[in-house]
Amino acid sequence: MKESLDLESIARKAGVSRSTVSRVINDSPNVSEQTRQRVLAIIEQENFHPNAAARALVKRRTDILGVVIPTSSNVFLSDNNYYPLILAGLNDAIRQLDYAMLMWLGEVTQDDQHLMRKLSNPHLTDGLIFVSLPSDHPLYAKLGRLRQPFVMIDRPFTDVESTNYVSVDNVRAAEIATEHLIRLGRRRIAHITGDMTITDAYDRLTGYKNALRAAGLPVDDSLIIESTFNRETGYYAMQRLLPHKPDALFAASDTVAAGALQAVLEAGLRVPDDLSIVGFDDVDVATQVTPPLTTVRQPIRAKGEAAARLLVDLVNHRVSAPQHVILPTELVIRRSCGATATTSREVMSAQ
Amino acid sequence: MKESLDLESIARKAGVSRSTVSRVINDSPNVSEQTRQRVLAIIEQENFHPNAAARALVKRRTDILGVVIPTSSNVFLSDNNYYPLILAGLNDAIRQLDYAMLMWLGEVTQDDQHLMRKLSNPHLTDGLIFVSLPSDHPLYAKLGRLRQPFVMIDRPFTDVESTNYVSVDNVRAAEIATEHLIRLGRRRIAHITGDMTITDAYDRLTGYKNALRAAGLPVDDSLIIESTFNRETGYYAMQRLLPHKPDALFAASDTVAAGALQAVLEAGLRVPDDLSIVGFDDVDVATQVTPPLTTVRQPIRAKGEAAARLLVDLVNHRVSAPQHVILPTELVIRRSCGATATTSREVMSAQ
DNA sequence: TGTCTATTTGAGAGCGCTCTCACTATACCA
DNA sequence: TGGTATAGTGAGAGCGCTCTCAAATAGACA
Repeated sequence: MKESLDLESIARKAGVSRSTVSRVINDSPNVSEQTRQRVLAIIEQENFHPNAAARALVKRRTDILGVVIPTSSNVFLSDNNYYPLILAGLNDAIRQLDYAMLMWLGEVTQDDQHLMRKLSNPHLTDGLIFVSLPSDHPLYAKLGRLRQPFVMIDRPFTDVESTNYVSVDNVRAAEIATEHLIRLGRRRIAHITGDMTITDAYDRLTGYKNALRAAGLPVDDSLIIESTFNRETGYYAMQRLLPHKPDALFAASDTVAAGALQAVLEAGLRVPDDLSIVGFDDVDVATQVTPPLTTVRQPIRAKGEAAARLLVDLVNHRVSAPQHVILPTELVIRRSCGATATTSREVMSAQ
Repeated sequence: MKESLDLESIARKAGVSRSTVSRVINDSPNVSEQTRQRVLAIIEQENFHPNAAARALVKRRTDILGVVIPTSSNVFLSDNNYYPLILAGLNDAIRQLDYAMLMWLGEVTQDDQHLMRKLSNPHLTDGLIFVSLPSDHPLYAKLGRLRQPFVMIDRPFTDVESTNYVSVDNVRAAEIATEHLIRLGRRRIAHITGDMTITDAYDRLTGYKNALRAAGLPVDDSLIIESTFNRETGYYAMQRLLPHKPDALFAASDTVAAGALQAVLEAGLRVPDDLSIVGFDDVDVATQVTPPLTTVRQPIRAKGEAAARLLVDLVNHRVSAPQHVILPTELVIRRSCGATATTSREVMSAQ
């Protein structure tokens, strides 16, 4: 099936040397147009493809970028299309930059020796992108020994300054979302967090607290419930929150907000009349629920693209580490918060 | 960053030959326990990783499988989590079999030379998996020249017999869904198709028509509308269908059904009283809408797993092509069809 | 103690490419 | 006409591994 066909055989057929064929393949300018055409014709005719391994061996680069999404496949699948959007962004940029994308999904356990080896093998990929690497992840410990450049999507927990990452200003965005609720007259604002091993969730909680304090409102622990980024936990979290009579909710993601909304509605309360809701992300579900969610829009796809671009720059030494890319967010007003949408949007640019 | 560290240097430090280090790395039994331990210690100490390219060059395999999802990223993202589920299945099996997954997402145009080259390069991946390759896709023409084994998820349009694929019996499943509606007394059953360049959509339409004919009902073209696998097109398709007074709908996917449901509700009709709905897939959205959807459940994740396993078997010559894997489906009765759920489930095994 | 077998080790070729260096052919100028 | 610059080409080494084959060593037995 994979019959042997190498530069040498193409060279023979074209009546040139291996070197010349190599030049043609690599678009070297030092080949006469005539020779180039002849060689190209033979290559096409023979359906020849240069051996990627041989090339990688001498060039010391594979033109492959590794993408690691260590999130449990449960979350990967359930948080609406947050991860698929990240993936689409990564994919688009990686393809455009003419790299290939090697992907690992799901949990990596300490004892997953094979995978760990592959991941840390500096000869398989030219660089790595980690999406939402949780603080308690075994890979965290290995990061230091990594022999290749890497970029994280979301702020890392440790070594923040020295690590390359792409994120949004979650703290400020959460402050703005919460301030919005406060401005609407809400005083008992609850918060359902995301997975607290992910900085996004951590920072949004911080922003929420900041805003309450700044407004002179108490931070009431009974109004804060930890969950993970999915609809179901959002639903149950809200059920537990309801007895404490919140008049608003800032949810760590739209999926969580959607689950919470359902719980509120089932309890016979009206949204936004009895309770305002603000989500985060602005993914599909935000507009598919009734009432549609006021939410903090973040450029999810662009996060993927930016991370891929940054990594390629790093691989090619076009920038020097560490780099921190902070993308802007925007508060999108819809019906779930109860704001009179005279100005339908409140724009915020973080950084 | 990638300092040169090869077998030779490890060998020197351990006082053995390159061959012996190679044996240790490849778990060859012909190494004394003592030597193995010594070499392993040095490898760990030096943080050594064998060069994948060099290994691939001589072994003529990369242990990488390519996954191609040529669907526009629009559909990839919008059809609920169908594609992410396929991806999760592929990922799990590929990881378990100790391969790595190279992924290409999104449309591939004819002139995307770079990508076409990479895809057909038999030295980069050991095999390829195509997910829902549309009939009009430029890759279709290249399939014959491919120098590596490949598996398709979903029945191919052409060369069905000679192609390796994993699918469900969409025709039979659609027949059962439609028969169910007929049995409930529905007579004007509409159908909203999926993307007709994908066999799934094509076969479901066939099954729908088969069932009508078998029951002696007319196949009314005004009750059939073509759409793509997403919520929005489902919504608009249903709006166009409504004037023709259907009393039931069989939708090509749950996402489509969800969009259609919204249109029905907005038109002031009741589901299932005025109109029964049956979807396909049984993804999250099926239970998130009100009323929850009666639908044909297909083992999406298992399709990915089966495809990966089959490909690995093919790569290792453990089975001979062509192989056709048909997975079972199941009609799941929920509230959208109006069936009295005495038996809450009607089980069907295709093949 | 020597012979035979089994186990463990090493030497060396070669996988298919790139890249440097040297060489040839052509063009240009004085 | 000779000298020099330049475009185009080829030879050959070497990237880091695996794998075959032969050699060395150890173990078993008479």
